[in-house]
Amino acid sequence: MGAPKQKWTPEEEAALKAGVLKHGTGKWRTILSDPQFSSVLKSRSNVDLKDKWRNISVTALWGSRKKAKLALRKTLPAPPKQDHTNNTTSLSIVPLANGQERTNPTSPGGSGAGSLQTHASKRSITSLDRIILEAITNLKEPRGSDRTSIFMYIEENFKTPPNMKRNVAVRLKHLSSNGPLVKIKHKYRFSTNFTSVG
Amino acid sequence: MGAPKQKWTPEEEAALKAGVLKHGTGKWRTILSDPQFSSVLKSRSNVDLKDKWRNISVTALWGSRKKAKLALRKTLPAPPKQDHTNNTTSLSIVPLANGQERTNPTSPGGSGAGSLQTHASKRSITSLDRIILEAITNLKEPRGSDRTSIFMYIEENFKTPPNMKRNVAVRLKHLSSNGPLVKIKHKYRFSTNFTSVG
DNA sequence: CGGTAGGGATAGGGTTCT
DNA sequence: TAGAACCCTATCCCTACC
Repeated sequence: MGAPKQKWTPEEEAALKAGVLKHGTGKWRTILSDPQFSSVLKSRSNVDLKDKWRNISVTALWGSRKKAKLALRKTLPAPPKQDHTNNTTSLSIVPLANGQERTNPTSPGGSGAGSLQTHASKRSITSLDRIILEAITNLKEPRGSDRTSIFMYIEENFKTPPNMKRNVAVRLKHLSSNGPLVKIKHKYRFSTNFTSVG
Repeated sequence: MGAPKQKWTPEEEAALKAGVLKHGTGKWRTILSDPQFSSVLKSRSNVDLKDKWRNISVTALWGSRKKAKLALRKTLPAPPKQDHTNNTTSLSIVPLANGQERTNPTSPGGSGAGSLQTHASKRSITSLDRIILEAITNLKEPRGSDRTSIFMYIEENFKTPPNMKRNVAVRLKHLSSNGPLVKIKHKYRFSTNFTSVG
């Protein structure tokens, strides 16, 4: 039993990401020796960096899937008024019907690529905003989520038009200046993150 | 669709306790592989062992500190926020190195895993020390544990001789003056607590 | 030996069932 | 509501291979 468990702080994680950007993956000892990161990561070993990077990669790839589970679970809690603490904006929302996002093979009627009626073309702006908020909520990143994560979440969970990223970027700007989102800038972060406020 | 909840039998629980005595906590796979216990625990996974041990410990903790905990919660409605960075207790250290803590393989002949023949009369001092450290570790009390909690933990988890308390008290004194334990005096506490240090 | 990649085990937080 | 059993996965450990 070494240390009970040393959770990675957002600072450390940011430093690791920045380190990988600078030196590349697999250069754990190099990152650790870089004075730019050594102070933040002083309590980590090269192996720790490797493990953490693996974990980050895995969760990034996976991205959504857990959303499906969350959605399923949200449908059960009956007590409607349950609004504990400061759940900022929309409490969980189910974007796609549970069953539907499954590959939904055997789509009767055959090919019709159009069978996926969930085209964003049908969504209004406010709907996009809602999706953004949902993404941030479900991504559950303690420090908020950056654009890329938000994009990926939406891509994985919705049928998106080619200009989705641009639209999302626009809405993010709007939501963080007039709306319920907040930008988070961090010393070692290369990108701005967004989180929701109450 | 999960398993129909397999309740732990007294035999399994006894085997688990004996396994922890022999190999220490956190050695779940080792315990499971030990032919002395594997037959009894063959339907359990290492994770099951870990979970069961946790339940046992929690029960012991509640048995000993229930009132204090409740009192604390009433007084401090706000739960402690995350305290990463320098977790005081987290750096807890391996009191006895994994490798050497291995008790002498001369496990008392009792073959049946179900028998807890672990009467302290046969235990060496170091073994008692290990149990004390284990108690403190598993009690997980953020400010260390006092004598009474330690006594109760041991009583609930091990077969003990009548003079256990005295022996434990003696060992606590020793461990905190020459060993890996530290006494903690708290402003509003009546008794001295003990915790382990690196 | 020092370092990295992978596989596997453990620790803790959550969830489900009773 | 609580307790026991079980699940999820971040973190940590071990080993093979340079």
